[in-house]
Amino acid sequence: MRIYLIFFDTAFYNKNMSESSRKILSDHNVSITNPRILVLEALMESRNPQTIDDLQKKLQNKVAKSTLYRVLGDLKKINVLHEFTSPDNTTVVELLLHDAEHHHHLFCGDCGEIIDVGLSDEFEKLLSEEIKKIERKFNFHINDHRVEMFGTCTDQCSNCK
Amino acid sequence: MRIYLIFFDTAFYNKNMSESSRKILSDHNVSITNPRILVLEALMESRNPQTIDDLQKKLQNKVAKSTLYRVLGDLKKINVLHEFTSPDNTTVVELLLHDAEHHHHLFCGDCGEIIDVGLSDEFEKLLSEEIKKIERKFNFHINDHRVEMFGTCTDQCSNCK
DNA sequence: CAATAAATGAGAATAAGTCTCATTTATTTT
DNA sequence: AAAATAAATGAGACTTATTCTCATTTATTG
Repeated sequence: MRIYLIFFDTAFYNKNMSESSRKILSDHNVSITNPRILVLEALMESRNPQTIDDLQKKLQNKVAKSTLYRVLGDLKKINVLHEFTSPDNTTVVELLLHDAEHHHHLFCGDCGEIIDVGLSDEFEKLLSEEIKKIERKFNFHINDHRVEMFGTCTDQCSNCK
Repeated sequence: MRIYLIFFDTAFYNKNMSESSRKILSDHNVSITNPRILVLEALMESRNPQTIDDLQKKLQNKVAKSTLYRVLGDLKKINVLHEFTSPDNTTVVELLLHDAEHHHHLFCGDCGEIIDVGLSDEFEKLLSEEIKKIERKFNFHINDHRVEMFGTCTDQCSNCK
């Protein structure tokens, strides 16, 4: 029998997240403040979309409610945050980092989990063409689109407890 | 010069709408009440999605606010109403009648208009296949999907004033 | 048509999100 | 580096959409 000791250096990770948070802010000419760093860190903690409530729990009164909403507004303004509404009408938020690929969402009606989903390039290309048709037909300028999928995860789904 | 007299028989249309409202309710074993008929009629008045506010204006205090919400809930329960949220976070509602085809939505960021959009059968077929892949990959059972398109209508758009 | 069950109206209660303003923190200037 | 200026924050009041409560009215059933 072998015993492994694994050193999980939280400080290192925290420092990393703090660093990238600062970078995001300075890259967008937004002043670097503690609440903004804390909110960004909380957002980085999970890579799938989170509810405001999730964030508040993670922040544990370290950031006032009004500040949380203000900071989320700031992040939306500099286009690093995407806000949308889940089918049960909850506001949900996710970080859009430079390397974040275009993606869509899969909603579980049972556990409420929201999962980021990429569709094939081939399909996205077809969708773009379809959208061009719609632009012509309705005399619209379309700058964004979203495919939402609704269902239930099976027992095996890693997202359900 | 010719003068045409067009008789627009509102009563006829109203009766028709009232009739179909009653039919919707009886078809779903839901008791036929005045508020329910009035709400269904208001919903039928426009074929694009409407906000709760739109409905309240049309109903002009003929239905109490609490009743309006309750009736909308009832209609959702029997699957004749679809509720969703527009990008500016307003709840929007639309009737799904037997003959309503599967469709998607186009949102104008300028005037707030929401337009029903059908995509080609060919495209929908491809989307279904793409969704099957996602089901396998994430071990999900997907029962619905939605494509949302965001943009702005140009000056010529009939939906902008 | 009476009895029973269900739906409604009015307004109180809740909850998400916004606003205000005195205080704190960041940035700029010297 | 300290002072001056500008911006951000916290606490809680406020707003608004939605839900809830309960006494009254309306539908449905026998």
